[in-house]
Amino acid sequence: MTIDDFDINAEALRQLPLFRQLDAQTVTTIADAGRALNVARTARILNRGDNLDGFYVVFAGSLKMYILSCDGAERILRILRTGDSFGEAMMFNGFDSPVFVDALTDSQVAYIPHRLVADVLAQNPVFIESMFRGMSRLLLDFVRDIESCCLMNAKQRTVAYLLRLAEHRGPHDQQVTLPASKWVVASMLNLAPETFSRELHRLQADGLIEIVRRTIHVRDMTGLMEIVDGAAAVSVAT
Amino acid sequence: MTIDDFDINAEALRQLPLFRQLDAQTVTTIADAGRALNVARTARILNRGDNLDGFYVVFAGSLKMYILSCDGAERILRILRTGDSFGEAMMFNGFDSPVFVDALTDSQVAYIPHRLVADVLAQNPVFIESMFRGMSRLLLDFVRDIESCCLMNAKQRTVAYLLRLAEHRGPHDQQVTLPASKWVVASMLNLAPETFSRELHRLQADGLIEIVRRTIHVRDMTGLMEIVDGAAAVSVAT
DNA sequence: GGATTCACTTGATTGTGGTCAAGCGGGAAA
DNA sequence: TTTCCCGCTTGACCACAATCAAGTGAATCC
Repeated sequence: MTIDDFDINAEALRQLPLFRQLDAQTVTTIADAGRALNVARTARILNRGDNLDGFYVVFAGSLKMYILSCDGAERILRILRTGDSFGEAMMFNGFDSPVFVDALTDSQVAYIPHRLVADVLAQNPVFIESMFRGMSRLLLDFVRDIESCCLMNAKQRTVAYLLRLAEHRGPHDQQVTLPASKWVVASMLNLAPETFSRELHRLQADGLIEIVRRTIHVRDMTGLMEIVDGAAAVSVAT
Repeated sequence: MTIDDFDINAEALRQLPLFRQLDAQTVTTIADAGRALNVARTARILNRGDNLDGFYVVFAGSLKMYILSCDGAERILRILRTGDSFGEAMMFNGFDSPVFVDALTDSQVAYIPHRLVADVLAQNPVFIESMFRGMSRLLLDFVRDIESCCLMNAKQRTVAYLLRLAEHRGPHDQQVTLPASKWVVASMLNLAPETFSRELHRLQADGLIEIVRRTIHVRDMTGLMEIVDGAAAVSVAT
């Protein structure tokens, strides 16, 4: 659980989507002013209630962003991977973090202070747009999350999740792999692990999928789509 | 349900928080390029699936932002009032709207196109920060929303909502007024109207509150706080 | 190779909150 | 005043998913 910090590698930083459009000079300035951190598996990077005056970018590894109930129940909001960032909202608005962030695997993150961001923003319209796009994406994900946990039942949430994983792959790639343990995935779907397991096996019994450890083979794509089809209305007569 | 559109009043625009820091010249430019709309009660302003190339600002009235399940169940995400804006995320990221927006009362909104925003952003760092603050706030609200509907039960959600209303008022103002019908509030809390009614009356039976139509008199503030206290953990030992 | 552990599965039971249905009461209009 | 209507309340019942608990199976470690 030791955490050591060191200089940011400007070249590595420039590989990340958020910084790709910036010129080398600007990226070097950022790299010099920020700090990179090695975080060990299970270490906490951000606490609920923390106040950030900057934001984090993930260089390597995977992290979980989550909230906790008083009795320790954990609800994972998102899994963060290389190139993802977090903390922008708190940085811009000054409020305390509503979420926790822990490392799921040994990871590397960079911390970039607010003043630096403000300077770069003022001079790089393209960076402004990148930043807005990132936050917009997050907003969309949260709305979908609310949609899924308020409007769908356990079966629909499970299927919707499988389809979302599948859409990142080609339309004919008939297998998807869960990005984390079933326990973690269940938490993202706001399901008890037992319920998630049950739903998957029910889908298997119906011949829609085949489960091989963390890999799910899709046997009947249209069958799956019918289950979530129209779970959220696109438009209605008024 | 007639919708007519007319020029934006630059002075009125400048009264809104988002535009307050801009110089008169810039605001006039925006007002000239954008369009204002009168929308009648129950009229829809934004459909799920719509693609926006700009965003809306509310001048007057109140609107509901919501999602719908296939069987018509409605989940209200937020109530929008004068000064609030919506559609920024879709504008920046280009994706289709995940939400509906309808007028709850006769209202006026202004539509401001993307290209204009991009120009103003590039030249006004202070506007960038305003815009980021607005989206950050929205993000925080959605996280709280997820927290409330995933980590809290019906009673806790009800109490948390009452306390949130109460915190806008002075600490000794012992009464709050629901901002909309109980049906609408229940939808925001992700509760069936019947459940919301039951929870309120249970709190009244316990002597914590007193219900007079849409006004709730708080009789035991600390009692209420105990109910939600620690519903979401702030920090835990690792 | 056997023990241990962890991730997952499966079964039985329960409880919260949703649904259906009927009743109530205040405000508005005739 | 009487009537209607709408927003809300209250009751009875039910279903979905959580919980508790036991069991399985595959990796890992000695």
